[in-house]
Amino acid sequence: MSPDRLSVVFAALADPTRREILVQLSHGSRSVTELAAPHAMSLPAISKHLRVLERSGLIARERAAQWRPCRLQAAPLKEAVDWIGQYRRHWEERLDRLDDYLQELQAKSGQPTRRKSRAS
Amino acid sequence: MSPDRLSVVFAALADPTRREILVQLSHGSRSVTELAAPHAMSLPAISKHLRVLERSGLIARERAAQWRPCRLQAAPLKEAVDWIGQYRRHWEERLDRLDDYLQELQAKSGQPTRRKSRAS
DNA sequence: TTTGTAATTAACCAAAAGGTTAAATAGGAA
DNA sequence: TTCCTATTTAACCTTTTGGTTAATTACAAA
Repeated sequence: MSPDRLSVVFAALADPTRREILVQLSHGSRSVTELAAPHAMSLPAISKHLRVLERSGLIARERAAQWRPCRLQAAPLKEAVDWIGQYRRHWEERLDRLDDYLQELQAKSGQPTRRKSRAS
Repeated sequence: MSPDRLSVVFAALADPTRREILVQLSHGSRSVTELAAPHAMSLPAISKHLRVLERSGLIARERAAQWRPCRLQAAPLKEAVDWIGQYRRHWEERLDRLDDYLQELQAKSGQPTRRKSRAS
């Protein structure tokens, strides 16, 4: 069921090897062999990781002779960061305290815990 | 092989149902049944999603009578956003242009495409 | 043309993910 | 106690993921 772009991007980021590859690419274009070097796994395994990254839009590949250099495409990272951004206020501003207090009140006020409008 | 925290958080975010649940929780604490209501899937399925979210540290659960209200825990989102943040300059500042140009130069200059220091 | 290097594809495998239904557990209410 | 509601656990199934080795393709250079 064609997963949405955001899911594909987060899934691509959910693997340490792939995140490491992105770090490598943040310093410039690299060939597949160069990317594979630091990782303790076979070339085909890296090739699969690159395909995942490519499908997610996080990298692009050119063709130069027998090499297929990869380069970073950061645009999808902005989408990801924007999505997470909706929660910024939840970890900033130290309203965590207040929040906890309100949750506590709701939790003890009988019914499950409903929407704000019913909280009082 | 105990996956790192960041992988676990990104994996938790890589599912639209779970992201939707986080949106629901951003408006306040909710019971499992309340969270399940908008989703076209069984309660056990939602229960599994909640376990994934809990293990990732993105939600916490209390106990109130027979309900297990969930609430958002945004701290791991900050870690995620901080990691992605290293790439901010790659999508901002319109140095994409310059970047592409440099990549092009490297790609055509014979050898694969090595580190910056060898590019000239 | 032959040889060597870069990278992908094919075939396979085990484990994890995401869903189902049916059964079990926990606690409030009658 | 008995019954009802909330939620989880168990057992199962299918698809996806992440890895392997062996074979294949693509190209440059000798």
